[in-house]
Amino acid sequence: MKKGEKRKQELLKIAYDMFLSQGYENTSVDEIIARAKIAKGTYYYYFPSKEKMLEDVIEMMIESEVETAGQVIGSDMPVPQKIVAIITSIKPAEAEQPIKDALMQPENVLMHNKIRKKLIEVVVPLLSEVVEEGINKGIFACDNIAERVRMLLIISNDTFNDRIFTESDIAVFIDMTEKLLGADKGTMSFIYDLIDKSEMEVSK
Amino acid sequence: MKKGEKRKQELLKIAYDMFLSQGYENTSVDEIIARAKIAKGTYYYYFPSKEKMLEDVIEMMIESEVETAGQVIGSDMPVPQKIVAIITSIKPAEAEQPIKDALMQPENVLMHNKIRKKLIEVVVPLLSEVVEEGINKGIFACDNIAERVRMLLIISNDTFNDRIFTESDIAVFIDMTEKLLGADKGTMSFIYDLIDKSEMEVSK
DNA sequence: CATAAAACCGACCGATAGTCGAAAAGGAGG
DNA sequence: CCTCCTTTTCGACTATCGGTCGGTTTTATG
Repeated sequence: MKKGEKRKQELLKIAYDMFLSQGYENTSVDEIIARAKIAKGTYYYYFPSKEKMLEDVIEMMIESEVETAGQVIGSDMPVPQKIVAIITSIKPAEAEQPIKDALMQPENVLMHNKIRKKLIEVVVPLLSEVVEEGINKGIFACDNIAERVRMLLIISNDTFNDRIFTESDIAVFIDMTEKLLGADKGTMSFIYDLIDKSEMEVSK
Repeated sequence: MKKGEKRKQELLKIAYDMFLSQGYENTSVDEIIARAKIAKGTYYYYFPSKEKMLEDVIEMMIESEVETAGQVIGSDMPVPQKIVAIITSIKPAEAEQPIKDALMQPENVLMHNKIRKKLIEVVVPLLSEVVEEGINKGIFACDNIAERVRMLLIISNDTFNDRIFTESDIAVFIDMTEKLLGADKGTMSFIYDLIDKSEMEVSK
C-alpha cells in the first residue's frame, strides 16, 4: 500500500505516458488501472473522473514549461530572442517526436485543446512581461500588450504546432510579429535561421 | 418507406438541429433514431458511424456559408467591408444564440474543431480573392496573401468566436488587420461600429 | 489492543456506438 | 398475380466504457 500522494503521482505518470502514446480518448480507465495494478475503486479514490485526471496531467506538463520560461525571462538574452525562446519552450516541439505526433492526431482534440487553452492562459502574462521590457528598451512600441501577445501565441501555435508550414508562413509570421509589437523591420528576422529546415514543407 | 437520398437528408436535418441545440457529444444515436422514428439498423444503413454523420452535417453547414460568401464577393460592397462580411458570415455568429452557446460549450470540442478546420480550408481561397481585389484597387499592399488571410481567420476565430472579447481586443484586431494586409490606418476601423456591444465584456 | 481513518477492492450499473441476420417493401418481368 | 432480386427497415444483441458502492484491509494513533 502506498502513501496517498505518491500513488497519485504514480498514476499521473502512467496516464501521462499512455495519453501521449495512444491518445486520451483511446486510453480507457481499465487500461490505466491494469497497468498500475490497482482496482477501479482505487482509481476513483484518487480522481473524481477521467477528465479531471487529464486536467491534472496537463497541469503537470505545463509546470515544467513555465519553469523554463521563467529562466528565459531572468536571463540576459536580447529581448526578441527571449520572445522566441519562450514561444518555442511553450510548445511541445522540444519534446520527443512521438509526443508531437500524438497531439497532432485528430482523435486527441480534447487534450490538444485543453493544453492549448491552459498554456495560453499561463504564458500570456509571462510573455507580456518580456514585451514590456522590450518597450522600455525602445525595441518595441505598442499598447494593449496582453491582447497582442495572445494573438502572437495563437498564431504561432497554429503555424508551427498544428500543421506543416512553409517558408512563406515563416516570412509572414516574422512580418506580423514585428508589426504587432511595433518593432523595426528586421528585428525578428533571426527567427528564420532558427527553423529546423527538415520540419518544413518544400515551398512552391 | 422512403427513398434513400431523401431519408438521408431528413436524418441529416434532424442531426443538425440536435447537434446544435444539445451538442454533438450529448446527442446519442438512440435519440436521433427516436426522433426520426427509425430503427438502429436503418441509421447504420445510411451512416457508417456517428462521426461520419457529423462530417456530413458539417459539410451541409459549410455549403450554405460558402454560398453567402460567394454573394458577398460578387456584390459591389467596398473591399474592406467585403472582408468583414465574409469573416462574419463564416462564423455561426449570425445563427441564433443557442447555437453559439452550443459551440462554446467545452464538450463540443470535436464538432467545434472540425468546423473550424474545414471552414478555414474552404474560406482562405475565397478571402484571398477579395484581398487580391483590394490590392488591385490600391487599398491593400502585401505578398503571401493566402498565409496572411489564414492568420486573419485564425485570429478572428479566436477573438470573436471562442471567447468573450473586450474593446481592447477589437482595437488590436483592427490594427493587426490593417498592418497584416498593408492598409492605411483607419481603413478597417468601421469594424468597431459593427460590433454588437452587448456581446462584449466590460473593458477595464 | 481498540478504534478510527485512509487506502483499496471488484462486482455491478447504465449508457452508448456499433453489428447482424432476418423480415418487409418495392420494382421489374413474365 | 407470381417470382425473383434489390433496397430498405427492423430490433435484439454485443462490447466497451466511465463511474458507483458496500465492504474489506491496511495504517496510524493513543
